[in-house]
Order: sequence, then C-alpha cells, then structure tokens
Amino acid sequence: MEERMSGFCIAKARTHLRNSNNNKNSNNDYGSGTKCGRWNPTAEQVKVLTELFRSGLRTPSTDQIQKISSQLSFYGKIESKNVFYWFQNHKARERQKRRRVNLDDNDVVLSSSSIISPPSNLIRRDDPFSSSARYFSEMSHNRHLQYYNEEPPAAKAERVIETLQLFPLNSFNEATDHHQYYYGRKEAAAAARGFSCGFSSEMDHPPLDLRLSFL
Amino acid sequence: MEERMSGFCIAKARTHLRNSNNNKNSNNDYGSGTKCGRWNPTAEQVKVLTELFRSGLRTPSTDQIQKISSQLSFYGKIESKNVFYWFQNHKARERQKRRRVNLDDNDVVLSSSSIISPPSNLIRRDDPFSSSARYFSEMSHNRHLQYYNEEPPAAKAERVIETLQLFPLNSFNEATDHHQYYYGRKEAAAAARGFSCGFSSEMDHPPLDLRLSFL
DNA sequence: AACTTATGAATGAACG
DNA sequence: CGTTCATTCATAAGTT
Repeated sequence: MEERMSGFCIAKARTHLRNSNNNKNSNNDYGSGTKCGRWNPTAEQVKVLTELFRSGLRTPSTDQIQKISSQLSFYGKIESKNVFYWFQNHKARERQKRRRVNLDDNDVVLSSSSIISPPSNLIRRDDPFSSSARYFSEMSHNRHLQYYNEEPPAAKAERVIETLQLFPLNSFNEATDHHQYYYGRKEAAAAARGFSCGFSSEMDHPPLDLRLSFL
Repeated sequence: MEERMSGFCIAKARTHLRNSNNNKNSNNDYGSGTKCGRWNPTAEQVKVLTELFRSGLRTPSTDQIQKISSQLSFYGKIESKNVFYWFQNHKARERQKRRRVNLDDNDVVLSSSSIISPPSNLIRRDDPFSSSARYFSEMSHNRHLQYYNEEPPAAKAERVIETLQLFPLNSFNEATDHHQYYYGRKEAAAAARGFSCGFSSEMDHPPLDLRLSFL
C-alpha cells in the first residue's frame, strides 16, 4: 500500500466554498479570488514579508506574527497563519534550494569534465535553481548571510555524493550500499533494485543505464 | 469548471518579464546569457524518467534526484530541480486524474455522510495564534504514512543574535515590551528591526512602514 | 494565428 | 523542520 489515497481534498476542494465576502475582498487576487480558500498574497504583502525575511527574520514569534499579520491586513485579507506559513516555507525553501544547488553544482562539473564533453551549450551558466542562489526572482538574498548560519556543509558528510562516475563506462557504482536509507516507499525500493531501463534494444543513443542501482 | 483565466501575475514576486525581449524566440537556448527558459526535456530524458516512474519510483530522495539528474544530463541540460519537479508533477497529476474519476462517482455520498458539515464558512479561526506558541494542532488529516529518515537529529544551536527591538515605535499590542523576544526565537527578534507600524492617516497608502530599504 | 492541452515551475498549506 | 500534497500560474507544444 503505497498508494496514498489521502486524497480527500474533497471536503475542501469540492465545497463550493463560501465566498468569503465578509472580507470585502482585497484588491488583490488577480482574477481568481473567490474560488479557493487559499491565501493569495498581494504584491505588497509579499514585498513586506520578503523584506522582513531579508532583514533577518526567520522564525517570528507569535507576537510578531500577529503584528505582521495585522499590518499586512491593510493590503488585503490575511491571517496569522498565513504569515506563519510564509516564513516557514520561505525558510525551508531557501535551504532546500541551497542544498540542492550544492549537490548539483558538484555533480555537473564532474559530469561535464568527464568523458563526452556535453553539447557545449549545456554548460549551464545561470540557472534559477542552481549556482548563485538566484533562484527566487526577487528574493535575492544577497546580503550578509551571517545572520543565518544554519548548515555547515561538512555536517552532512555522510550522505555525500559518492561521486559516482556518471557514465556507463563503468557506472553502477555499487556505492549505493545496502545501508541506503529506506526512505520509505516500498515501491521505490523495489524499483531501485532492479530497474533496468527498458530501452535496450533501441537506444540509438548512449548509454545511460539507469537501473536505479545507482540510486 | 475552473477557469484558469488568472489574469496576470502582476506581482507574484517572480514575474519573469514575459516580455523579455522581443519576438518569441524562446529557442531553448539554455546557457546563453539570456534568461533561462523552462527546462525542456528531451525525449530520452522523458523516457527515462517515465521508466523510473513506472517502475515505481515516485518520490525520489535528494540523492536519487541528484543521481538521476546527473545521468540525464548526458542528454541535455538538466538540473536537480527539474527532476524533482518532474516527479512531483507526474505524481500529482496522476493522482489528480484518478481522484477526479473517483470523486465523480460518490460525491454525494461523501457529502451527506460527513456529519452536519459545520458552517465551513466559519470554521476558520481568526487567530489561532492567540496564545499557544505552538500553534495549529488540530488537523487530523492523516495523509498517508510514509516513513522517511535519513537525517540524524541534529542538535543545532540556535544562533542568538542581539536584539533590536521590533516594532519600536508603537504597537497596538503592548506586548512589545522588552522581554518579548523570550517568546521563542531569539533570532526572530533580531530581525524585525524597523518594523514600525505606522498607521499614518493615509489609508490609501501603505500604512506599513517598514523602513527597510523598500525601494 | 487563436485556442487547447500538456507540463514545467512555484507556492500555500499541512503532515510526521 | 524537512517533506509532501494540492492548486495555481506560465508557457511550450499540439490542434483546429
């Protein structure tokens, strides 16, 4: 049972939703609005929140949340929880992003340098989600990061990318030891064990043998 | 029916300047100086991803994503996030589709069985943040159980930053007393500096004076 | 070319 | 907190 039939958004999704007119609306909602209950921040709200974040606020206290919310309500409907979530998400994503970038970065370099030089233009220069932490358009955290010091890169040394060689030449880095994290999915596990990409016969192209064994 | 009209994305904070330049060039010319377009997977990439998905992989771990990305980069430009999103979307859409069908069948049943649906419109608590710091605890949604673990509990010392008082000027809530930053995050306190709620008398304008650079 | 569909990307919300 | 879900936005690709 891996199917996550959680799906019962029904209650929420299908309910026609009250038109929350009690709020008299806000000038925001670019066209949508009334449909769902999901908060849709206005530009100003986002701007302010971003500024706060940028200035270092990461986990506002309850009071702060309330105050911020209060202030932002001027621009449109908003509740405390929205502010709460916003920071929560923003922070998490900021980090996630950074993490991914690091990995990516590492790897790509490797890959390009090895074997078959990739199609020139593949050398990504500026990616939203990578390098330069320039993913979020306007967020640009180009500030002193000293305020948030969170993840010493070294700490994660364990799960590092064991620099598997990327291409088929001799891939299958068994490196994926058995100790792999059972990150849950049975199916995933199953898949990971013996998947050999089906296209063996056609494969007009190279290699890439993905049997997940390398995962 | 859900009209996706969605006027425009005025603020949205990310606005990519749809009008980046001129004509619809949009040649997937990643890597060149221009803005990145969105990832355009090659047939091979899609194939592999699909295979992986079919073989059961639904929510690849970070490592897996990383590796997959590496492998696929052979076929063209690709980043971790692309892989991440791909799976995310693929999974979601499959479910969505299925849900739709499913729901179509017993939508009424559901509705009636769910006990006097409370005035959903009013359910929203105005301020769950009233007192308890750890807020929100009553949503028993019970999604699906999936265990995942790969990160050892980290004893992370919160970095304490000196405090600059928040909302210095005048708050509605007297709560702004000096020890308010005891509430939780010390770091939080550090940040809101300058957030002065100045409800000037100009209601047509941003009342919120953040004194952050704010353009 | 306008319309529709498919899908990449983003993000609010929430779970464990 | 990190992860996952649901929904929406944006845009490339496919259709008419």
